[in-house]
Amino acid sequence: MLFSARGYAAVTLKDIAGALGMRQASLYYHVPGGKEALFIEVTERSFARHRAGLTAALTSAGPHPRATLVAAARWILLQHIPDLGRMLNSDMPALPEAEAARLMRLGFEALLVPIAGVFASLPMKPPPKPAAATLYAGAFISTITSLGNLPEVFASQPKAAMAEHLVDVFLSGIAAQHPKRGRKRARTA
Amino acid sequence: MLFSARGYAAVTLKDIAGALGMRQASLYYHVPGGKEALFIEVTERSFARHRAGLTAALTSAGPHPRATLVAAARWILLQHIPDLGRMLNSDMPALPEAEAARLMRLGFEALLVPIAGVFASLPMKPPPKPAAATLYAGAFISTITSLGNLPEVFASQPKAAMAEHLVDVFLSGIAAQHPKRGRKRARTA
DNA sequence: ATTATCTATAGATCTATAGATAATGC
DNA sequence: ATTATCTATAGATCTATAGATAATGC
Repeated sequence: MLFSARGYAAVTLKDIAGALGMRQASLYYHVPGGKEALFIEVTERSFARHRAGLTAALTSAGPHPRATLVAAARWILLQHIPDLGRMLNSDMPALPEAEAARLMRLGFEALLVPIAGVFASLPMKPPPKPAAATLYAGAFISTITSLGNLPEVFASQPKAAMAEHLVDVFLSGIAAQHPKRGRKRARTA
Repeated sequence: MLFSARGYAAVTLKDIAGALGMRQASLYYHVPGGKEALFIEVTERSFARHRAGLTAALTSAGPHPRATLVAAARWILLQHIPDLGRMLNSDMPALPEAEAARLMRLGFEALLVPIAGVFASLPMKPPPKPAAATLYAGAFISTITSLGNLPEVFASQPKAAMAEHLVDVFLSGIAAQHPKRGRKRARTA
């Protein structure tokens, strides 16, 4: 969507109406609440779609963590995932505080929670704690999302291959941090 | 800066003037070119500062890759690093194409190139190729930057500790992908 | 009669320009 | 005389409202 790609302030109602093949004023028939209500409505729906799509991608990938994360990465590359940090700093200040908090929570639950679940159930003893799993999920999402933003020009390989490589880096890196399963910590200093 | 935090369109000249303690029109004395010239000027300078600051942080950390990356991560957490992907999609379309390309190249050279250099000279045989090193650098920067955007509320530990943990994940994960040095690839599927 | 659009426009806000004002440096 | 601000305002753009118009469904 235009909002998630360029941000709340940078998109005008005329842009949106143009993309839908109508005039700016006609939007008010569908969303009487105006730009703010439109943004909230559209963001809510897109998070709901993202939550459904992501969990579907995760479960359809089978039980192996690597396959699950590769599926998640592929799915992220195909979507226009909003950058939650960007939204928080750049879009949310324009909204009433309660709405902003609600939207950010929806985004958190749609994207971070499902992927944190994957990391939290990695087959290692002990499995990563919730805080660590959330950290990994945030790192994973921001990494793959930024890979998706990369113009194709810079990509030396297909993005899907790069994403897969990064999944391997994450998985073996995480395994190495969890003593029971990793061989040795990569302490160089 | 306001621009890098909220984006070109979301910041008005009144905002900027207010932050500087002057009136909107007074900005035109310092930057006759107006908002666009101001954005370009400010972005150039901030990239130049970032390049200097980042390379200083990298070299002052000593020769060990881990210490170097930890220093880079600490430095990133203290700065307001602009998200290059966001800038590309959200701010650049408002600028003349040539200026946009030039600015993005400056950003690339200020942030990605120095960190890619660190990854490219990791002590493994063969060392990561330039394409892989750039991929790692992008992943590293976006990860640490998004950690910096995280509100303190969500942080279960100090961000510097989380960043350090992520550095270890990256380093051991990358080592594991390079056969001569890593023990075994984490192929699960 | 309802639905989905349109044109026209008011009011707010934003960028940019013109010209006035006050302080400093010769 | 130059420097750095200010007030005032023109012109452009954006959001939102009012009322007209055309198509469809009873």
